[in-house]
Amino acid sequence: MTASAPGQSRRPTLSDVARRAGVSPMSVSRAMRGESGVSAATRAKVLEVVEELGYRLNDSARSLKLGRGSDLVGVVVTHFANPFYSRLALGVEAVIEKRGMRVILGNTEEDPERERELVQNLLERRVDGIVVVPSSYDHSHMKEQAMRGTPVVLAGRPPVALDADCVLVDDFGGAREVTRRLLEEGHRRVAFIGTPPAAYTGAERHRGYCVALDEQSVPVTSDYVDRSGTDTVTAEAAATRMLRLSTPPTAIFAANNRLALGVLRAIGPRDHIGFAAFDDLEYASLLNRDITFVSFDAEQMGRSAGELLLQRLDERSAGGRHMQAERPVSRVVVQVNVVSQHARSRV
Amino acid sequence: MTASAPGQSRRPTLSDVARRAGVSPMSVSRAMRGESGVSAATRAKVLEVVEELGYRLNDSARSLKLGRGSDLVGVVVTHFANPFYSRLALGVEAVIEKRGMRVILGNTEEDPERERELVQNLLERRVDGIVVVPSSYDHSHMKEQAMRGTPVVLAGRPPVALDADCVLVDDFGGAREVTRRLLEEGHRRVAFIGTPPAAYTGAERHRGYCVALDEQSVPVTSDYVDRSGTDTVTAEAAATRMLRLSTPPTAIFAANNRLALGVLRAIGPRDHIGFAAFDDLEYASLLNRDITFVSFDAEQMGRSAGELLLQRLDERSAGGRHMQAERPVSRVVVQVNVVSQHARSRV
DNA sequence: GGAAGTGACGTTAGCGCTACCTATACCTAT
DNA sequence: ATAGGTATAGGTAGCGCTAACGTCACTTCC
Repeated sequence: MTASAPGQSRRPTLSDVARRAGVSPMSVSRAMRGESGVSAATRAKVLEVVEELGYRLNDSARSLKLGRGSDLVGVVVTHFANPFYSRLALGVEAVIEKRGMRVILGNTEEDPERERELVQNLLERRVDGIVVVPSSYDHSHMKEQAMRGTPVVLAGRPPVALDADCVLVDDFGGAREVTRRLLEEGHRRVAFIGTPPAAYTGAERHRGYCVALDEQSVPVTSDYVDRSGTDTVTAEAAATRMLRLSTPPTAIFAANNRLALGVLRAIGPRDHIGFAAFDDLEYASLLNRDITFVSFDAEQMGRSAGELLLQRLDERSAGGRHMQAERPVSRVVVQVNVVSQHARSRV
Repeated sequence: MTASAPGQSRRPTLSDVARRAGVSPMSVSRAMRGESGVSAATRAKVLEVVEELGYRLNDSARSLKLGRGSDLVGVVVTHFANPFYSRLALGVEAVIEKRGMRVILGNTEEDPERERELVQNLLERRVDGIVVVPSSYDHSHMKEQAMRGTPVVLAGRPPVALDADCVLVDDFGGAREVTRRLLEEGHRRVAFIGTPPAAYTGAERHRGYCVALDEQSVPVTSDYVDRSGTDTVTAEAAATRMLRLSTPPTAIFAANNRLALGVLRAIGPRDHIGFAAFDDLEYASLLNRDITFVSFDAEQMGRSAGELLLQRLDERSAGGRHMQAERPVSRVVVQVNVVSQHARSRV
């Protein structure tokens, strides 16, 4: 009620607790960590004072002393608002949380320079590992020399000139499969609305589309391919343009969930136009039309990434004991896609 | 090419760099932080060695020495996969990132015990502040005594028996407004599909619904109210049940985006049934029906939360200089809702 | 020519913890 | 009784940094 201004008072240290409890700092340290070598009475007294003072361990001091990492895992994605990336982060969190570790976040907004800074910053913060969705093909800032033993796992895109584990979606296979379905339904003029070739996933999905057409000896027509899409609006515009051609496509494949929304807007009520998408569309069942889509479990990808990271950490800590291959082979986990179809409900 | 096994070698310290560059540790420290008191030649030499050794500052040691926090802000939400929460985190990140701070993440899965542990853990990690979406009404673990001056901002739900800043959505006003719109369209049998009363937002939205009915002297019928909804599936079941009543509702209000999806599935092609929802539905324009919904900017909420946090931190660091009110007033930022309507396109 | 700067460094100390060691007290077993 | 446990405690040192101060060479001005 009187003296102590709560905001001002210095945070109590372990020694403060010790003084107040009338024991040595070591006893407090032991009591707090539940170690043996403290009598029940001392332990109780210590915990009482801890409670009273609102004392909390100083993690910086602890990890400095122990020379360990920070028990943090960095997750660097391109844009967090996209559910794919937030689910990925969730999956990573679910796995590492069991080891008492936490996730620290970074958004690159597709800017390679920001990505480089972020990785650097995370390393300074002594993260134990990093999961990165690379925003470009330049992965040089994640080379062994720069990382100094901090493991990296790439997600969604494979490493370029880099020895790192990664978790991938079968972009090519998924795109090929859904395109093939459209062709099986009898479509011959199938359009592709995708992202710029510079994006790995976009390039792979485009390749899957091309191969599927090729396999059915359907020529790829440039009029039916748009690879400039970045968001819903541009996709809608591109699809609208195609549908106005004198010989419009009879089906459209949208290469991700953002583009899919735009394309569906462009198609509107013309439900005779075939439609397929890469990514899950949870609202598919509300639309009274046939939809084929490739879905994959982003959370599972995150879990795989987290597990690869933990494996590397375990290997490293065991490394002192038994000799191992001097250049560990990088592991690749490929997500299995699920191709689903929602058929129109004939009302 | 030879000796140094990259994974094994101890991380270089500042002293290692100093030794190698033939200067004192202080000069390295100064050079790295761009401080004055180092000649251009020395600085260049130091940076060269830093590059060569792949040296990185040890942040634990630094923040221990400086006695500052960790430059981390904890963001504790109930479920990260929900776009509302990931956007919230994105907003927080956007604001604090400008101060060189990072976001550290936590998921409670609506479990109050996990929330308590998480907050505790974040405090041990010496976060500079925390943004919490509380999962219950018990906020005692965030009291001044426990926080020891670490500011908290609550998001989405107001503090209970707690002096803390918060950012809120106008749950009551938004729900009242959309319900009113349904009534204005002539509906008299308006159903409510919501979450259990224990959830603050659910309770507020229900209250808004009731008040809107009351204002038009429409009685609240228990047959038309379901507050057991937790996800899409239960909402679909509840809505289906209501629509099978001998006197079914003519309109349904779904209290969040998950429930909305379920309700829309239940309604199916019956587009004469009025529909409103709390939360943005990006796919609204694809459905050939009238929809009224309340939307709010989760990212903006996150930014507001981040700003409140930074203000508190600034006040605290300035606190030494000029005297201030001994009990700072807690601030509340209420998001303005936008009520939008999507009208059916008459094809 | 000596007092008083000025810039470039080095030295010291200590942030808050905990691994490792030493020091008591109090038991056994010989 | 004395050596050898076993539990409980305290002492010491040092993790990797950097604020604060000390040192030294080299100006600059009266």
